[in-house]
Order: sequence, then structure tokens, then C-alpha cells
Amino acid sequence: MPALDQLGDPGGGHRIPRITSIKDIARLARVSHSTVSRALHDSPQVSAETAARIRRIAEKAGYRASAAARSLVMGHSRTIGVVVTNIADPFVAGVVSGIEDMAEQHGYSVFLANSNAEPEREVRVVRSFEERRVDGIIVTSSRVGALYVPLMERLYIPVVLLNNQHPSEFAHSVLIDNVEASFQATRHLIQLGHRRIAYLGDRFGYQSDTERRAGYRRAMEEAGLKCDPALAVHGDGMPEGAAQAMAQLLALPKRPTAVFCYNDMSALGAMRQIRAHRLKIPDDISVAGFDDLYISQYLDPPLTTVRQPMRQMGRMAMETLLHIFDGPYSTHNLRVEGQLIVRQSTARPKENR
Amino acid sequence: MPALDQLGDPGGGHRIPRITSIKDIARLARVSHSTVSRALHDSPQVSAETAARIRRIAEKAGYRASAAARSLVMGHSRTIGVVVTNIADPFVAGVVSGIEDMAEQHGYSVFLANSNAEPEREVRVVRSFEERRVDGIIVTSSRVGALYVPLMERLYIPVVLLNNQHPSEFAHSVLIDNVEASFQATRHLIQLGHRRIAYLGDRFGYQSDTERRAGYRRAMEEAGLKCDPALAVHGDGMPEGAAQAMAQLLALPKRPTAVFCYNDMSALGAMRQIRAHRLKIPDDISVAGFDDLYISQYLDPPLTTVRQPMRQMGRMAMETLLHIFDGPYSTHNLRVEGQLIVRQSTARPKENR
DNA sequence: GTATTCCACGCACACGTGTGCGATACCTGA
DNA sequence: TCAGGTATCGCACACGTGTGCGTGGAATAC
Repeated sequence: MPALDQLGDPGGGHRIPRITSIKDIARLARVSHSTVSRALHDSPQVSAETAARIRRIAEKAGYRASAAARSLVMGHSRTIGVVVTNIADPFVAGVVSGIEDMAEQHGYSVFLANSNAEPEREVRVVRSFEERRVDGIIVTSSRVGALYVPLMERLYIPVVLLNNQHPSEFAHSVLIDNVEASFQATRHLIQLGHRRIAYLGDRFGYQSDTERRAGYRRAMEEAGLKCDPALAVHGDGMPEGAAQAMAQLLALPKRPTAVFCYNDMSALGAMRQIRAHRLKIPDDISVAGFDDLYISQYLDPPLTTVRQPMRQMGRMAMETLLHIFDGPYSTHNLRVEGQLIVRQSTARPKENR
Repeated sequence: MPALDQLGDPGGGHRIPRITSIKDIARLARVSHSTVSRALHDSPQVSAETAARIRRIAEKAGYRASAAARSLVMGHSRTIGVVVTNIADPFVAGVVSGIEDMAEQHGYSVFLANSNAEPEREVRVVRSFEERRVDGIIVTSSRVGALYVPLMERLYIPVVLLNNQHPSEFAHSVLIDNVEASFQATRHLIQLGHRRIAYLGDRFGYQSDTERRAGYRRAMEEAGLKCDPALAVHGDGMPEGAAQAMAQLLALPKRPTAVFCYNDMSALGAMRQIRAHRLKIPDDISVAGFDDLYISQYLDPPLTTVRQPMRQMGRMAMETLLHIFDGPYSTHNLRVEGQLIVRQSTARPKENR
């Protein structure tokens, strides 16, 4: 049982003697721990030879300075907290990937926490972040829980919201121009010749859903088309809810010839429902989404959608925090543009061919 | 500029006076900081009334004990590190979701880090985890970088590998029974009547790819079918590489009637390539995958695949760490079963109908 | 030879928390 | 009234790191 041996004898074999402290290095180098600290920080207060010698010893011993002790005296942890509703959501994963990327580049580590949209859990997560003394928090979720606003207001930690509700109540945010982007998407459908265009949204009351619906309306009205209220339905931002909403649309006496969905996941559910009714996409019904998930280009047919630069938005959120950290106080409200990606899930309606 | 005011006057308004230490609470309660510490830990050494009073004051002041200071004296950080190749991979995201879930339940926070399969970055990530004094590390990636093994060997932090290479060189792992699962999947294709079955793998040399190919071979041989080497091709675990590999298969003089893919992402690319050749799935070619990603049920046709319990595997990896933390040293090698999910992307070959 | 300057390093404190042990006050019983 | 016991709390140290300031020694200038 070599494993047992290694544990029983930490210094044995080729292993390093467990975790070493700065004092251990000092003893090995026959200097004070202050000198070790300065040597590892390239301080001019120690001679070049001594510094080199200390660094060599520290390297050999596998010394790693304790971030906990450092953050205690320095007053910052070089750590940020990211709270998401669900990391398994591909959009969220893309954003987190961008955040982590930028954070790592600047020496920050990221705590990841799922809220699962459960209010109690949100509270626990924020509390945990406070105890960890994170330097900043990024919140990515389709909505901000009811408990959040009062929770955040008591906080002395900068918070950046990403595609979130209540942007006005917080200083910092990164969000996509939902109105403009869905205006473009809807106009694309109109220009193809569609007249009965449906909007398949997220749950009622979510900020981004409201905005995307607004862009849809604006495009319809500018084209002189009336917005049939029966053509605006609510899903849940996931395939299952969208499939049910799509069923409502298909049960209409005059069904739409095109559907603009809140996001690609919703489009996925809508498409399945359409196929279940033995209708063809885009021949019978055109479908457009929002997000441009990685998989959307591989669907059959490839999905027309609005590209959200997920990774970039994540990077921007982290950059915002970095600015807040080293600059004087200021507010950042970054707005990015969506980009319409036309693929094969949208086409001219049948009657116009 | 209320925002500026709030910063300039931390105690002003309704805000709490920034971060308070245990000594501040002690002063407010007119006791020593020791008593505060004990009161917040329900120590029998402080009277019930005093404890209640202190807790009330601490709550009102929004006091949060510093995890850094605590971990310094306690010797553990209640923190784990998770290193992944890419969080944007849906399989990885599912695993991480399970890890975080179990971790949160037990009061642990998780550091997430992408390695992007870059060796230098892997080194930086592990170094960062060491400095943060994480109590354990979970590694989820399709391969372990060349630098990893020596890196990990010097480590005094328990490491759990999830679906990873080098399982024998580490004490702890959670992995799916690749051989058995892909044996089942291949046998399913054989039972449908297929004879020319291709295996579209990941990059050469990856542990899980090797194992899945082995299961494929075993099923073929048990059925008395010869394994045409031309029918075993390599992709890259992503749609793009798989599409190219699929093109090779379709260019064969006698193309396969079924393809078993390394994972669902590969299946996605394979399916697109098949459609590009104006062939029907499953009429002309059956396609099976591995993972059962959330989206796989929504593809057209819905994908036959092997379900990997991603979230559960993540939870198991975290549970393994928890056992290591509070139990005596022991090795854990958990093996989970895949489950074949038959959908509409596989059917009997044309000639057999 | 002496005074001055500068370089290199150590001492000591601070950060915030947990805990062993000693000290004080109160209570009980005879 | 006093000894003994117990309940309650504070003192002091430890964890590992960064840094202001003091100090000793060597080098330099006169």
C-alpha cells in the first residue's frame, strides 16, 4: 500500500514535506521570513544573490504562499464570485467561460455557484461570497430573485449584472441591446414576406423577455402589421415550455407562418413541436432564435438566430470589475450589439413563392 | 451622485459600516472577541442570554466571519478546485453542476478553472489552487496533460479524476464503464441488422476513446463480424472534426449503414455531413452517440445514445472528496453504468426491411 | 583614524479568527 | 461564615504573510 506509506510519512520518498510556510523557507535559507517575503516579490531591499538563493530554495521546496494569509493582510482576495441560475445552460456556460478567461489572465480565481433560482440558496451563496471576501460579484441569471435587491443593497462588494433585471438599481451591468436585436430579427422575417409572425417568449415579467417582445412589436408596427395578442405566447426559456407554447400557436385557427423565439433553447422545443405536427421547417413555418448557441449551426435545418457574443460579454463583465478595482468609483453600463445570423430555418412563406 | 457619497461615507445612510471584524462586534457587545467567537459557534461556554444578545448584534451589523482568517487557524479552507478543459462543453457543464450542488450542500465553495488543454495554463491553475489551499481537486477533461502527472505527484492535495486518463496512477476516480456501455450500443445496432458499422472516435490515444472502441470491437467480434479498419476513424470530440471523419466514411466504396460516435457532439457533426450528402437518418445511415446531452432528445431525428449520468457523476466525485476529508485514507474508484437510450436516429438498415 | 552614508537584513506589529487555560464571580451546602 | 464548586468570561497565543522602521556593518569621504 504505497499510498498509505506516503501519507504516514509526509517527508518520505520523493515527496515534498507537505505544505511549507514562509518560515520554513527562512530557516532553510538562514534568513528572516521578512527577507524571504521580499525576495519573492523582487524587492530592491534584498541583494540579488540572496534573492536568487532564496528563490531557488523556495522553488525546490515547492513553496506556495498562502493566499489566505496574504489576503488577510493585503485587504483583497484576488477572487471573484459568479452566481448563475444553472451552469448547464449553454448560454451561461459561454459567459462563465469568458469571465474565467479574463479573470485568469489577471491573476484572479473565480468561485462558481448555482442558485437554481431558489431564493434561499441565493441568500446562502451571497453569504458565502461575503465570508470568502470576494473582491467582486458577477450575476448571470435570467432574473434577479426577489431577495436579491435588498441583499445586494447591504453589500459593500461591487456587483456586475449580466443580462439581468433591475439594471437601474445597480451601478454596473453588461447587457445586450435586446430591443434592437429582436427588431432586426423580426424585420428579417417581415422582409421575407411573413405577415403572421408569432413571438414565443420566456416567463412573464423577465426583463430581457419584455425587451425582446418590445423589439418584435416595434418591427411589426413599423411595417404596418397589427400585433395579434394571440400570437404572443409565453414559454419558460427551455425546450419543454416552448413546446407547449408552440402547441398553442399551432392550435390557432390561423396559425403563424413564422415564429421568433426568446432563445435557441426555446426554438429547439418549438421545432420539435412543429415536426410533431408533420409540418416542415422552413417550408410551412419559419423559426428564428436568439443566442446562437454552439449547437444551433448543427441543427436541421441550421437555425437562424441572433448571435450574442457570450464569451465576450463574460470578458467585459470581468473587465468592468477590474476597472472598478483599480480606478476611482464610476459606473459602467456596457451595451453590446446582437448580430443576426441568417441560416436555413427561415425562408419565404409558401404563398409568396 | 449618491454612489460617490456612499463610498466616501461608508457608514452613512442605511448601509452597514463596511466589513466588520469580530472585534467590532465584541466592542458593541462589551465582551471579548473570544466570547463572540464562541457565541456564534453555540459553545456551551457562554450563557444563553449573552449568546443571544451577541448573535442579535452580529446579525444587525451584518457581520460575516472572514473565511481567510478562519482557514488560517483551522487548517482547511472548505474549498475545492475544479479544473476542466472547457466549461462550454455541455458534458463538462453537467458534471460541474453536480459537483457544485453537492459541495454547496456541505458548505464547500468551488473554484472553477478552464485549462483549455494548454499545458502552461494547467500548471498555473494547479499552482493557484495550491496557494488557495483548496482541500481537494477534481479534474474533468478528456485527457490529462503531459505536465499533469508529475505536477500532481508533488501534490499533497487529494485529487479525484473524472472520466480521465491515468486512472491507475491516481488513487481516486469516478468513471463510466466505457467498454460495457459502447458494447451495448454497438450490439443494439447489430441487433437491428446492421453489418457494416463504423466507429467515429475522438483523438488517438485518449483513454475513453480507446475504451469505447474496445467495447465496439468486442460487440462486433462476438457477433462474428469482422472489424474493417477503414470503418474506425478519428475525429476530435467536436462536431467539426467529426464531420471531416464522417466524410471519409462516406467516401468509402462500401459505406457503413450505421455509425457509432464517440459522443453526442461528434454525432452532431456526423449527422450534418450525412445530410450534406443527401442521405437520410436513419433510413440510409443510423447514428448513435454517447453522453445523452440535454439537447440530444430535441434533435431531428432524436438521437439514440448512451446516457451518462453527468450530474450524478459530479456529485459522486464530490462525495469521494468528502469521504477522504473526514475518513482515514482510502482509495475510491467509482464506476458507473451507462444506459442505452434508443430513439429515432437508429433503425433497421434499408436492405433488411 | 574618524565621521558619514548607504546597503542589507531582522524585529515587531498587523490582519481576523479559534481555543487552551487561567481568573473572577456567583452559588451551594454545611 | 467559609470552603468548595461551577458557570462565565478574558488573556494570550497561534495560524502565515507583508511592511515600517530600526540596526549593524561595510564602504566611502575627509
